[in-house]
Amino acid sequence: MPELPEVEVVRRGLERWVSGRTVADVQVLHPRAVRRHLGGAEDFAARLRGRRTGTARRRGKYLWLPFDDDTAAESVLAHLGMSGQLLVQPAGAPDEKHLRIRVRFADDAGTELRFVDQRTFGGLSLHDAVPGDPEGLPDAIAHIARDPLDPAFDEAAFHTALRRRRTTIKRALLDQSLISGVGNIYADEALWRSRLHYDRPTATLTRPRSAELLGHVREVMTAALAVGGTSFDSLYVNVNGESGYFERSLDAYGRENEPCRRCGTAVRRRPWMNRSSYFCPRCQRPPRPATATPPASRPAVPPLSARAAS
DNA sequence: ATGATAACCTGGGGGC
DNA sequence: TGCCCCCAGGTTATCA
Repeated sequence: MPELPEVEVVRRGLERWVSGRTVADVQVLHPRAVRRHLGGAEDFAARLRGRRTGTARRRGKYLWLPFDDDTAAESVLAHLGMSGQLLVQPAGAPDEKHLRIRVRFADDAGTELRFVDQRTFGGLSLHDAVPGDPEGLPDAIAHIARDPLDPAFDEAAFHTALRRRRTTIKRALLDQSLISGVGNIYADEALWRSRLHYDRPTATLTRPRSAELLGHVREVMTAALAVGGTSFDSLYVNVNGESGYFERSLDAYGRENEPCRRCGTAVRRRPWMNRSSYFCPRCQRPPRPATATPPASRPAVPPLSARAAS
């Protein structure tokens, strides 16, 4: 659920409240929260103590906090998973039920950084930077593609890669090695805006069509970011524990049986890859079902049985 | 190699 | 009241 806009909201909070502070102490309260740190919890805590943080960065749904000392080329990598929160809390505030990691600082600001995560899909870890990378990109996420709000996002390469894939459009949007930062919510929203069905084969997209889709991905993420992201409940909050307001602006996601804001047709929910896809059956027509018959001998009009299947 | 799927995890909510 | 099952879903390991 935390997708690019929500993670960017958190990054800005870290930049304001955490960057430039020196770590005094780290408590790992749940080992799973540092499972991506190969050295283990003790090593994670020991290597953070005494370090001063630099500017928080983000790629897609990943955040990292470099250290501003020169032993740099190392940073704390964070992923929120489905329910992770990074909170800046008064040091005396009661522990959250799902508090996993606490970071205390060596200053008198009175606040500490907390990683809270109910479902424990998220976590923190320490990684070296990709050698020579100007932003200090952690090597653990070198396979993550640039996100659509990154000025260096290569639009031409995206179109080429999309056309080369032998898959369907929503799968491709969720593939973080192709384009990062898009999750189930913004994928459905961008597809609705583009009038594209989630099962449309990527190979059938013309370049103008995929350019339009990319434009809608950017638009919906920018709009969400402007109002602090999407929150359905208290699980998704900024570093001060506040929720965003984009939920009320969603056009497709979570709107099963509600009227499409374009044509009034009831929005449908379909099971899809162990989750759900929301779409308007009128605006987003399903692709023609695949046929085993070679194109040359396929009848001009598909049999009724094939069309009824959709 | 590529693409598709299961597993990881917890709590809220609905049905009975 | 309580029990069971389903649902939310990003990422990775594993399978075909």
